[in-house]
Amino acid sequence: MQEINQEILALVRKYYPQIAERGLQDEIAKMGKVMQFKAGEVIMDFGSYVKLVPLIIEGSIKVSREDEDGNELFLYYLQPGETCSMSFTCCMMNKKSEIRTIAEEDTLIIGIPTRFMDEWMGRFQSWKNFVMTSYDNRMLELVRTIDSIAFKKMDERLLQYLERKAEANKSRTLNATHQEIAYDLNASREAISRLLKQLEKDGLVELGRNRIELL
Amino acid sequence: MQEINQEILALVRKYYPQIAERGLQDEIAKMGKVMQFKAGEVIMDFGSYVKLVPLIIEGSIKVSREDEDGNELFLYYLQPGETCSMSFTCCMMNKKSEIRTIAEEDTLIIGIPTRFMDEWMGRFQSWKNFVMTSYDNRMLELVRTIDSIAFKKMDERLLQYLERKAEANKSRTLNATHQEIAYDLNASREAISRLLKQLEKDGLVELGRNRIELL
DNA sequence: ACAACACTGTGACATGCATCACTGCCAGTC
DNA sequence: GACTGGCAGTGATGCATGTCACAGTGTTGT
Repeated sequence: MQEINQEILALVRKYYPQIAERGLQDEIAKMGKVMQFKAGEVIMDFGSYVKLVPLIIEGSIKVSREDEDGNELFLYYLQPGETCSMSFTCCMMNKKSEIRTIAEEDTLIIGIPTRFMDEWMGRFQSWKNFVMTSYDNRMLELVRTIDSIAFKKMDERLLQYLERKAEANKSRTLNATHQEIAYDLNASREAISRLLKQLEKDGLVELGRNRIELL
Repeated sequence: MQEINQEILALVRKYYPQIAERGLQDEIAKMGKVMQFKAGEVIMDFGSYVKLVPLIIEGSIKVSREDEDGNELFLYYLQPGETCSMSFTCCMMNKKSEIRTIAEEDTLIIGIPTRFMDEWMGRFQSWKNFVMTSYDNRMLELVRTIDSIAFKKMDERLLQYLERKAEANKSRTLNATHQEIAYDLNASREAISRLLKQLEKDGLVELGRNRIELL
């Protein structure tokens, strides 16, 4: 019988009020593993096998997609209180990951080994709801991502991207190069540079080397 | 106590081998409603409330997205043996639909009233798996849709679209105007016309009025 | 202090697609 | 058989963005 990890128990109670069942909390505290990632660290790469489901505690995680030719596209951020729906069935069906996840900031997660996913779904109502809600939220995010790629022009996409990044980093001063942003939006660096310049002219941002300040 | 509808029972057994639990089949046969839609009929529109989850039996359903300005974008087709993941939580949380579904062909579905969704998840292992698998498949489809919008040019997207449509209609002769295709791909009619012409020159399709033949 | 490098700015040009304007063509209706 | 409306083809033009080339400027390491 495994021990209940008091640290995890406290974290789950604090950050996951939606999974409040006592027995479930205990299970998580027994079986979960606390894991830390430094900002920029690749947590899970495209094509790798997923062995655990992450509950995000602190920090944030950037999720992106890459195609065969190495083109990249930012999808969304995962924040504390959320989990990666992509892992669920990837795990359960032992499939390769379709996405890449990178720690946006220094990030703390609780990793739940795959095998409990399914078991808990049957035993704990709140876990089932949590999983279903996560799926739904991610689907919505994906649809919104589609909206912006399909219907919006680069300037709007850029602004939206900056806002989301600011939210994920809890700071309106962003540290990023134009090239990095260009990769995330699958655009060219020059286009991003020019658009940022325009945003600066319009008084929406302030630019510095490696720094973008949202006003 | 409701009657077991033998017609539904037979349909479920035939088209949904993955939900083979006897008790579940009986439940579906008791609670499900057979519904028919003519090709082109709008099954559920953007913004409407979802009251049941559809199990597709025959035909196929086109799922698309629309933004505030009326721009449209085709997402994917639902085929026999599949269901609409978007409905799940839409139902369960009583949210408005984010998508529009239209019968691509004459289509037969079994509608499951919302309230059973959740109950069956707890009672029937195979229903739970079915729901989870559906979510996962839809997420994958969405990601693939994102891939093609983000990384591909219109000619590739068009070809892919035609192939998918042919599959959904089980026919390599498609009946569609250039304008309709243009709406689905969020492109202009002229662009589609020119690209189709090019595909014809390349010997990939044959064009007629209201007709596209895939070679 | 200097070299080397990473980041940013900018002009010239190419390309894909949208938009506009118009023509021609086919099909059904009177 | 002529009119009408929906569909398809096509040229001209414009705009957003990609691509290439290069210059300028800040940063870092020795």
